[in-house]
Amino acid sequence: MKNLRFFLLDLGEKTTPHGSEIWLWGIDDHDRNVLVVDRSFKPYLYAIPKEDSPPATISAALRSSKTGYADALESSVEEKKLFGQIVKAVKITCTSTETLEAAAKHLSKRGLVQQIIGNDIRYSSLYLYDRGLIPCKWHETEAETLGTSPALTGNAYLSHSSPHPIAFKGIPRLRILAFSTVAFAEKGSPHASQDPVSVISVATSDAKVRSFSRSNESDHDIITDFANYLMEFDPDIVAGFESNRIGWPYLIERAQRSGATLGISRLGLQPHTSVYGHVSIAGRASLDMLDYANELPDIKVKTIENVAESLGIKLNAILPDQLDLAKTWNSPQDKPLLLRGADAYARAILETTERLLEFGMALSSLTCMPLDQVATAAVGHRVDSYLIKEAYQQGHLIPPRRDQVYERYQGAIVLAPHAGLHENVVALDFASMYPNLMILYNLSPDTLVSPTEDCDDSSCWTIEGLGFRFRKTPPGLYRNALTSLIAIRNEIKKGIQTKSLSDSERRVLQQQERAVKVITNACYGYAGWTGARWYAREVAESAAALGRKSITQVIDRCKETGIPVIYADTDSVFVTRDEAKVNSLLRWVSENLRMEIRPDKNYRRVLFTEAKKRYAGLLTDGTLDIVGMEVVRSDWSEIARKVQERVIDLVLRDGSPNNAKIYALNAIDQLRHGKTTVRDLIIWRSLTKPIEEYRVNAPHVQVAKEYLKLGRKLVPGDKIGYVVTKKGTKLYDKARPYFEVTSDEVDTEYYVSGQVAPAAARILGVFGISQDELLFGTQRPLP
DNA sequence: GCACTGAGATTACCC
DNA sequence: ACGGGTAATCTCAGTGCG
Repeated sequence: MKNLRFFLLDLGEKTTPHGSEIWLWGIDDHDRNVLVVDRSFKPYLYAIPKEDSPPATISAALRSSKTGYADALESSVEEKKLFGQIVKAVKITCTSTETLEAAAKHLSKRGLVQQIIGNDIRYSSLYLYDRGLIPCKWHETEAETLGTSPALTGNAYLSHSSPHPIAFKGIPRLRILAFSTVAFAEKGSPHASQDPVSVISVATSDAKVRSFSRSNESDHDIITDFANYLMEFDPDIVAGFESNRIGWPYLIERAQRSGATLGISRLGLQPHTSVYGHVSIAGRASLDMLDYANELPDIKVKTIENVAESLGIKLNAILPDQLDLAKTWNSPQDKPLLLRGADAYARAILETTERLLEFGMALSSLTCMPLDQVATAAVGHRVDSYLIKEAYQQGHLIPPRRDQVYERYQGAIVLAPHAGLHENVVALDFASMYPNLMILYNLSPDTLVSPTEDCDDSSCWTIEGLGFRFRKTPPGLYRNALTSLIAIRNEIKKGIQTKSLSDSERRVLQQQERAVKVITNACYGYAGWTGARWYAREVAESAAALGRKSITQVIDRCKETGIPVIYADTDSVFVTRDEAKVNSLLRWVSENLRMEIRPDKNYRRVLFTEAKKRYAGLLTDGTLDIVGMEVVRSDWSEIARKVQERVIDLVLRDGSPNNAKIYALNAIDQLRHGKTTVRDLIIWRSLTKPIEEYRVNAPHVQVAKEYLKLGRKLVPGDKIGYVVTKKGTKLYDKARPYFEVTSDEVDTEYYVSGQVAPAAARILGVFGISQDELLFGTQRPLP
């Protein structure tokens, strides 16, 4: 018997002769990996009896039944909250998930229950919520050594009661393994059914890089070597790029076809696809860095090269294009490039993992989702999990997901901007507008008063214009959840202020703050999402209506006090900077709106066109702030974006368009003379659905069909890169895959009149300089 | 047959 | 597979003209 401390990394469930039990994987305080088995927690669900059947009949029905669930351990009646109602629920606990499932079926079939609650939550998740364990945090428990079995790596313990979290900070030393694979076909994309894996490169946190390269037609040996190498290194974290969708499924199928074994989990099992489409490896956290890249919206085309570049990670080699891999492999001279490329990718994935892990762990702890799941899970599911955890603590039942009817509702206000160049402007922002409104008006599905119910103004908020009413007390689920999120964030902020922090401690806190912010800001959208367990359109609609009212009041107050309003969107107002007037406005807001509005960005100059949601400013710190313009849009060519950025820069710094116009004319001239690389002309667009579902023949769709003809695999979400050539009339005829276009085929005139000129004219138009003037202008560029 | 027009499709952005 | 609001481009069918 010993007191065991461990950092919770992964967990699973297993049915053994002891019934269902929880397996916790972690790192102890001596950096050893441990398995802690908890047999003290059994799966359960709640049955809500029909009004005419007393709870006792449910217990009786279970006891009298002959099959399967005779082992129902207990059933007890509890009072629980469900959408603001108090319901009597029968808690049914079984020794195993299988018998619980059978018991649920039995009850449904007998027609004794109104609703069964909790059978759409996995046993292992239920365990975390119920017992209060926190992934990626330290725990403590009394445990005894469990006999090691050959299938287990590491030290196994049996805990005598459920472990509990302790206030022990820090992240243990984790063993990380990153891998990158190369597979190719003679033509097009490789298919696991026929094309072997040729290279597997592995980079580990002990700074070693190792590659395995196929020496014959079979990949049996390299998969085996990879698996052995992995088992020997025994990583806590295994990272890849696109590994959920491609890397692992491919390796798994290849292993199966070549007869190799890929039993790389800490139970000696193969990786498998699990919830949210993530690939799980028992006992290890399997992470896909593509999921993390999706948290970085500035990266438009999600490749490992781009992710590495944006994080400042140097790649000392890159792999050839997919379609050129076979050629490279078959050339003795070029073949080493594949190894070097794969090595470089594995290294980059390792470094990416090291950089982004803290955020993942922060998100994991906050939402109570295991590290490997949280990265892959969509925002809605993360909020879902966070709310489940909160709801548990407040005695709510967890409503099952249901099919909800989608109803559109009115959202935020966006003002038409005053077009032109403005000096000394400050953007004022409401601090967490929607979360605060949800807290202030107690907006929640469980506080929503039904239309038939009586409720006077002293006990209810009535939302102007909508008529929805919300009880002022008790606090609803959203108010509690958001209040606690805001409290956590303030606590973290305080921590960050601490002078004595080390860099790494500060970084951890910053990532925690980021995680809290993500979840806080997602709650409003979650409330209006039909997939949410706590979906309530009335809640989201009310928050939006209150938001409109708040921003309108600020705008009106500005007008009354003589502050020019240049633009406003949702929760921000752009006004001319007048220290005294603005300060008095801020005071007025905090005194009258029960909310805070804060100066956010300060502009020396800011330019608005007629369009909403698009502007460009020069901040007082000298940097450019470009919003919504072509510069920040991935579906415009690099050349158009570069020229527009320079035009913006010149206009804002000069305060006049003269130099910018000369520059633009010059840039167009250069382009017309072919002084541009094809690289700068690629236009990237996403495929959002399968090709055959497109109803109009857009350029990127046509090009995608060419990709397919070349044998490339495409799935929704893939980015199609194309360049417009001279051949053809319609744009979709002229567009060709970017990798097949040579510079002499480029339709330069399209890029002039369809890309660069419009992008430049968008800015210069504010000063009366038209696109035609740029296209046919008589003014010659400077010598 | 051709230029023009407006509706619809499509995507990526803002907050 | 978190919400609504928005700009912009291109296709495509319909229309008027000659």
